[in-house]
Parts: sequence; C-alpha cells; structure tokens
Amino acid sequence: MDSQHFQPLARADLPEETLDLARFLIGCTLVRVLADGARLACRIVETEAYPPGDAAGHAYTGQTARNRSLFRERGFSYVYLAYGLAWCANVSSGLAGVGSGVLLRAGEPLGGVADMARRRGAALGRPVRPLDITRGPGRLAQAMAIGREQDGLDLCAGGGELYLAGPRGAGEIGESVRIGITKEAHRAWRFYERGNPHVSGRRALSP
DNA sequence: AACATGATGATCT
DNA sequence: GATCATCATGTTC
Repeated sequence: MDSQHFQPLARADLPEETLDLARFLIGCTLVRVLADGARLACRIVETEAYPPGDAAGHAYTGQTARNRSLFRERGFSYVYLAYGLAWCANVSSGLAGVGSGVLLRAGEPLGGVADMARRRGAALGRPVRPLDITRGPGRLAQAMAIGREQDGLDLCAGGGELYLAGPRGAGEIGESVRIGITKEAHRAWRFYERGNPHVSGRRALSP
C-alpha cells in the first residue's frame, strides 16, 4: 500500500475539547504498523465522545489501572476489553489529568485490506463481508490488530506502531445518541459520516 | 453485578 | 436486507 500518502498528525492539530476531537477524527486516517513492517490503514467514519464528567465514560469514577490512558493529554490510545470479548480503541482528549476520550466506532479500510479481512475472517471461521471488516468498535480494533498491547501509545508520534494521519476530510457529519450505553443515553455525542456504508448501528440511527 | 459488543438465528420485506 | 432478541464472555471495582 502507499504509506507515503499518510501524513502523521501532530498533537497541535488535534482539538483539545472532547466533542471537537470526536468530530475532527471523522475523515482522519488511523495507521497501524505491524511488527513485520506491514501497514494497515483505515479512514475513521464514526466516533463517540466521552467528555469530562460524563457518567457513561470509563473515567467517571476516577483513575484506575485500566483507564489511566484516558487521563493523558490528547492523542494517546486507550484500549479496553468490552464484554470480555471485544477490544475497543479510543483517543484520549483534554489536558493531562483530565479523564476523557473518543471511542473509534467504525472505519473504512484503505490499506492492508486483505490482511484485515483475513484477520476478521479467521475469527469468524468464514469469509467476512467487506462492509463488515471495520464496522463496529470491536471489529475495527480486531481488523487493525489493536489489543491490550496498543494501550497507552502516543498516536501523534508518526512512525510508531499506531498513529493518526491525514489527509483528512469528510462529507457531512451526522450526530446521534451513543450506542450501547444506559447512562447519559440522551446525549447526542455520537458522530458519523452521513451516507457512509461502513458506519455501524441500525440504519435509523444514521440518517 | 455491571458492562462504550458481536455473532447468530428468527422473522419480516 | 433490515431489525430484533438472545447470550457468550472475562475484566473491573
């Protein structure tokens, strides 16, 4: 794949405020460099914001061993295991000491697609539908080979094993309530690229 | 006990 | 293809 195309983003490029960052990340590229040097890339098409003081956020009850990455300054990875089976990747937001971040909910495969499909297909035991490769936070992380080992990485250190990159740019951005939570369920803190078939969730949520 | 999910199988179109 | 109910799963506090 053409990795020259992906320009690493600097921390200064990232909005500090969580909701701004969640919108900004739509249309950004997430690049994963595997141990053998192979690269995977996907364009982020759906995010959810978990700002400071949000009762639905993992940082709400204070810093613990699990969520400490959320308390770093903006642009670090926070990876956690959901329901005992799916790893989910977030980007920390705000200043150091403030627990907040943005969940990466879905993407559009750009590079290393066959590798991603293979990884997902192996987990399923059968071929995966192209649109499902990175549709959903657990699928996105699995396809991009993101797990516990990728927690706490600096996503603004271009050239690392996981980083954010440009070019960026997205179509119209829609918003809705967040998926799969019960607390603060009325907050419209989910963002997605309107009309993009890689967006997760029920269709009615993403008009 | 709760949980920022996904795979599956059912039903409807 | 859309939508829904169900449940496996294991970490966390």
